[in-house]
Amino acid sequence: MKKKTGVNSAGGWTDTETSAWIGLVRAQQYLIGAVEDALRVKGLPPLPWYDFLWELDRAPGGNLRLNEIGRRMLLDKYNVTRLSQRLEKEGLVRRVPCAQDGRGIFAHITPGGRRLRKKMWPVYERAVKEHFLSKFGKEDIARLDRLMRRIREESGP
Amino acid sequence: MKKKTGVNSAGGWTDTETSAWIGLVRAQQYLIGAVEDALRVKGLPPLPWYDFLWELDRAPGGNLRLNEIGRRMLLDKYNVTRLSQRLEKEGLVRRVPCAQDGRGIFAHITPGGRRLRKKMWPVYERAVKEHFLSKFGKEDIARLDRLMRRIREESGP
DNA sequence: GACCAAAGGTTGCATTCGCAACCAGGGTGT
DNA sequence: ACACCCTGGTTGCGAATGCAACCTTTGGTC
Repeated sequence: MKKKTGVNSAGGWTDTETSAWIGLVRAQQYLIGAVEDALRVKGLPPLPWYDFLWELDRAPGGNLRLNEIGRRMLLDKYNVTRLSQRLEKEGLVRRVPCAQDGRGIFAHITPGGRRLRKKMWPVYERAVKEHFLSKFGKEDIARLDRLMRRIREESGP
Repeated sequence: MKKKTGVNSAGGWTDTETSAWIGLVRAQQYLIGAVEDALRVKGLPPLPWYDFLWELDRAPGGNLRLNEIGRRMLLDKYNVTRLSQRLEKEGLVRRVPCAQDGRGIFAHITPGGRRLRKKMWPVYERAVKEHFLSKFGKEDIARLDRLMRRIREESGP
């Protein structure tokens, strides 16, 4: 008897579609959790701090507009405001008004900010290697990269 | 000149590895955001509510132990406690102590809970179809499913 | 140059989350 | 029976998040 991929109890989707969707969501949830755990165990700040500092650290001049950071990190603007305020309070970042655009604010990474990022990196790297990269070969990583890329592409004409 | 995949500024990873990792994280962030937006626009409860109800709705008897739900949804136990309490307050779920194990609590879906899940489903489905499934063919979905599956497999010996 | 819509940021308030401490029930060994 | 540790679940409190309302600046448009 031929095994047929049926419509499952979720309604309207094939088993594989459901499984892929759930799998994607859970996988990422699991991975983020693993990384956050690793950071917390080492007494380091949470992931968004790292992300924020990383964007600045690699940006030319070590600074970016808040809205640009929000765009890259997929954060709402109020979240960017507050995250940047927290980081500033810790001396990892300076917030300076933008001369060209009276509305804009630049976030500027400080030496301390760069130091912290460097300190967090090995922990972050180790966690991602262990839970993610180590499970795949070069081929798979490339394939996965292509697949993920497609998700955020425009769909319409 | 041969194009070589170099080590990027993040240190120690190839560009593809970095890109795949970031891509995975952002993709899922984007997708969850899209689904939550769709639900909110329709005035429906957030995603975890759906997830919780879905697990119960498809479980035989419409009930599960709290710890089992936590295992499936990848939630910490205090989160399960509170989510179940919120749902109970809305009459979507009943929490009943377990007779066999004096520590255990069952979450029992109510008719209202089943109704709400059914009402949320089309919105949820539409969002996932539009932002995720529609970007891929059968082949890709199957591939993605296999890849995601591997992430949560045991790594050690 | 006056009006208006949109963009960039901020903030108050309510909800949710994260952590650690806690309590009660079960299982095991003596 | 007792001591012990583990599991399942709850809770207080501080931190982060989501939402909506708000302010200022900018960039048209007439």
